Parts: sequence; structure tokens; C-alpha cells
Amino acid sequence: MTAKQYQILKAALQLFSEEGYHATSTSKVAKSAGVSEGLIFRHFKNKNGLLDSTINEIELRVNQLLQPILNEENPKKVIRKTIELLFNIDENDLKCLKLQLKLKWELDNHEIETLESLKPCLKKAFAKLRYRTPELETEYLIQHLNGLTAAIIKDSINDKKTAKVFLLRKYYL
Amino acid sequence: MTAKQYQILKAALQLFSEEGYHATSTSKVAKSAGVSEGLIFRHFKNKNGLLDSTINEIELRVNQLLQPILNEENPKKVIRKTIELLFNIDENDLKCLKLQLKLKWELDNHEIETLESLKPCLKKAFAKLRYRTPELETEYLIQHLNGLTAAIIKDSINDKKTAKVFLLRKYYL
DNA sequence: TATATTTGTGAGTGTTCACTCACTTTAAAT
DNA sequence: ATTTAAAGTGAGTGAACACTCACAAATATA
Repeated sequence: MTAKQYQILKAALQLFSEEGYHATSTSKVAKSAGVSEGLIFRHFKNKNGLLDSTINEIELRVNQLLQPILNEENPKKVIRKTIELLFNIDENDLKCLKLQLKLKWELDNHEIETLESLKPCLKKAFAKLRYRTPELETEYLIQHLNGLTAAIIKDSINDKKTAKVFLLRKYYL
Repeated sequence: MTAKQYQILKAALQLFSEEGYHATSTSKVAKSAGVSEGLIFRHFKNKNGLLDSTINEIELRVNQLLQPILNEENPKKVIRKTIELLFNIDENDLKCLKLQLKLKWELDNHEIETLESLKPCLKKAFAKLRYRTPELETEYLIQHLNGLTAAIIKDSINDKKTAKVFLLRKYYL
């Protein structure tokens, strides 16, 4: 990947996550990336190709974000790390989650499921902890975390520390 | 409101909730509503005016949906009705919730908060039931219901009955 | 160094967009 | 019945859109 190619991808990620896909024109992306508009089409074929590359990019980053949880064996720590992930997330990663959510709703792309890959891991953790229905418990937690993600993105949580402790207490952590 | 005005609003609601706001052109709305494109601008001034009217329309419908909960005095029934609402919702109302969610993310309109008006009601209910922190408990439940709403909209819940019972059990219902 | 390939440009292209306007039709008021 | 006003039409407008292409610059290969 050339430098300009990366600049385009970075600009697209930024603009798509701020304004949305359809509201972002290729000329805006080019201007923001400091390249000619034609270059976008040379490298990414068309606007949808740019979108695909952007989605791949954020998927990579989100997978990296989840890796420490997937590698965790201790079931309590799996749940703790999962919950704390969202409260400790940095600005750049949050931008990725925001873009995933925006695209999911703007494009009705329900394949994009940020926390989907955690499910087997959480199910195993709940099973180890002798929860009666690990499957349901996992779905329940993921549902909640999806709601929590939205709340964190729109910055509607007054006291994050208290919210985190409250949530951890629900799982005796 | 004339008949054609209502047709336009209905078509806009349908198309916006299917394709999103920016992906829906005014000519598409006109065609779908069976009117001339100019009529949209006579009645709603511009595309954004049509959007505003659409938002008002679904807000009205959603408020009607929540009314039975707001009128409920029994705290256990408040929580039960809140949870059951989402599982028993009909197709048209679900379309409204979907549009609210889509607009919230596509337009970064974080004022749109479907379940916001339930908060005082839920807080009172949790207080009556002697929950230690009714405020936090309310935020927690709303967060979860937001995640649940998304799951129901994208039809990702295999067994709704089981999911409902599971969720009700969390509140000893 | 000479040649071939890739990277990059910017002026264009046809199409679609939101929106206007002169006009006709319908309905209400006098 | 006549006037007035509102509802409705459809052709037209400039701007913005995604995308192309002939060409230039930079880089890799010989």
C-alpha cells in the first residue's frame, strides 16, 4: 500500500464515520486526503470499493482490540475484560466502532457485528462459571454491550466509573 | 393534511426506513407516493422539511406505543410491560423504531432516543421495588432494551419466547 | 541508461440530485 | 355564478455526483 493509498483510506474512515457513507462524496475524500479524485478510482475501482477497503481496515483493528479477550482462559477475567474494554477504549478504536454502527444502520449491513466473535468465548466462560444457560446469558450480555457501545459513542454516560462498577457487580466482579 | 400529503409522508417513512435518508431521492418518494415531485416541495418546503415531518409522525406513533406504560402505576407491571413491548410489537411500529435508529446513526441525531421518555417512569418503579440505585438500574435497563431493539429489528433472535422469559426472570417477573 | 510499469493528475462526461416556476385543476368563500 | 385561494403538475435548472481518460511523473526492471 502506497502512502497516498493509506491517506485516502484514513480520510475515508474519518469522513464516513463523521458524516456517513452517502453524505460523503469522493471529491470530499480526495480533498481531505490531499490527492486527486481520480486516484481513488485507480486504487479502489469505485466508491463502493473504497467502502469495502475501509470496512476491512476497521475489521482488522477491531479484531486486534478483541484479541486479548479471545486469548484469556480465566472465565471471570473474560467477562471482566469484555466489560472493561468498552469503558477503557481509546478515541481511535471508538471511531472504528462508531463507523461499524453507522454502516450497519445506514446500509442495513447486518453482517457487521462488532462483538459477534466474542460469543463462543463468552459462552465458554459462562459455562465454566456454572451459569444455567450460557447461551442465553451470552446473548443477553452481548445485547447489553451493544446498547452500552451506543451510549458510550454518543457520550451519554455521566459517570463512567460508576456505570462500569455497576455493570461488573451484575456479574459478581 | 390532504390525502396526497399523507401519501407522501407514508412513502417517505417507508423509503427512509428501508434505504436511509440520503439514499432516498425526492423523485423516488414522489413516484412511490404517486404524486408529482413538485408537490413534495409545496407541502414540505424541502427534503429536510419532509424529514422533519416524518420524524414528528413517528414520534407521535412511538409515544402512543409507550402510553400504556406511562399510565401504569404498579411498578412490577411497568417493568413487565416495558420488556414485553418490544417482544409483542407489530410490524408498523417496528418500522418506526427502525427509522428512528437509522436516522440516529445516519444523521448523528442523538436527540432521537426512542425509550428516553420511559426513564422517569422506570426510575419510580425501581424505587418502589426497593432497588438500591433506581437511577443506575434504569440506565442499565434502557441500555439493554436499546440493544434488544436492534436485535429484534434485524431479526437475530431465534427464540423470542425464551428470550423474553429469560429477560423477565432477571427482574423476578 | 533505456524501457516498461505503476502511480498520480485534472479536466472532462453523462447522470442524478434537490429544487423552481409557470401553469392547470380543484375546492372554498363571497 | 364569480372570485379567490389552495392543491397539484411537469418541464426545466444549475449544481453536485460518481466516474473516465489522456497524459505526466515517478519508480522499477532490463
